[in-house]
Amino acid sequence: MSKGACGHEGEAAGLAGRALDAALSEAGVRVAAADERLTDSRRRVLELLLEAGGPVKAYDLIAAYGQGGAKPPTVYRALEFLERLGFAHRLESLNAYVACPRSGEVHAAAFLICQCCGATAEIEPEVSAGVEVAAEAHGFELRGLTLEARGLCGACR
Amino acid sequence: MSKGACGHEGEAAGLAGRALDAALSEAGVRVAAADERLTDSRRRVLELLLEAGGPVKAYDLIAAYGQGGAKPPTVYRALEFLERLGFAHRLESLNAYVACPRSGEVHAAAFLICQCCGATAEIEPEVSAGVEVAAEAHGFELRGLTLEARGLCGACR
DNA sequence: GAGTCCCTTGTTACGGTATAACGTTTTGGG
DNA sequence: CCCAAAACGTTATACCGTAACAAGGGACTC
Repeated sequence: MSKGACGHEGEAAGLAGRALDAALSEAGVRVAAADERLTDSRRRVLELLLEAGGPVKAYDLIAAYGQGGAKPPTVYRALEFLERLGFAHRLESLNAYVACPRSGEVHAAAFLICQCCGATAEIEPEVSAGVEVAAEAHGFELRGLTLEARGLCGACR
Repeated sequence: MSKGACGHEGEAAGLAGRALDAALSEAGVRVAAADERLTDSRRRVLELLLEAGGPVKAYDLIAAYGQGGAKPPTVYRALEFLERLGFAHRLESLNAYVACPRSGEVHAAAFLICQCCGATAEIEPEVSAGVEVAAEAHGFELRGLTLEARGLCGACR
């Protein structure tokens, strides 16, 4: 089964209108608190991610950017910034990016990814706390963690 | 700190000689048991992965394949096969592939990846068993799992 | 206000990653 | 032998991401 095969793919609900404005303005505050700048391109990419409400490919962001689109480095730089500050995550197994529902708080990411409709759910990283024990046992200093589970969401089962 | 910065990058010890032959012949047995075929290209790619003893990029496999190299689809098909049967894993965060030390037994993969020397250690997937609970709570049917931890291995600390 | 620094951006071009689509060959079973 | 399924070879192309360098712009000092 591949993505889009089951007819549920339209379900991801992104932000719009007032909720979107509020999220962006909230982001502006937290960026300022971190002594960084939420520039136009960074704000625009975050806006696109929030509107999408789910994983988005980098080149879709590039195409949707507006004014005829943006050049790749513009979007990739913005994504790097958003990841660094915890506003977005990269989904390694999809080559896609997603806005973080716990925006602004830097944390490890863990996801459930529906193979059918493409929806994602971010879950609590504590579920993988056992990794710390394993890392310790190997003399390994843990710095970051990616956990991506594939399967079927409730709607697609 | 980026890969290769600390001078430990040569440590991954791959298989060679008799051990390599033994591993390949063992693989042949398990492939046959699964009612599949270990063809020349599949065998060659597995051999390259085992020799490397660590993550290898697809295009390095293509270049190293021999006889002037192979075409991309040849190697990607072999990798897909090896993954399907549990002889190799894809490291999503590195765009690389690695032979599986528990070859032939299909299982979830979990890795510690050294950001300095590039070495990887495969750890037991039980460390992430809590994901099953989270998936259940979301009504999510779990089918596969990727866990990749980044940090520093003992030698590089 | 001129100089300077650093961060951010714009732009071009390129390299690495992976797959589509096709026809051909091999394999194993009837 | 003949057929169907699996595997392969080949060409071409699409997708993903970054290198490199020039230029803008705000904050700070002198």
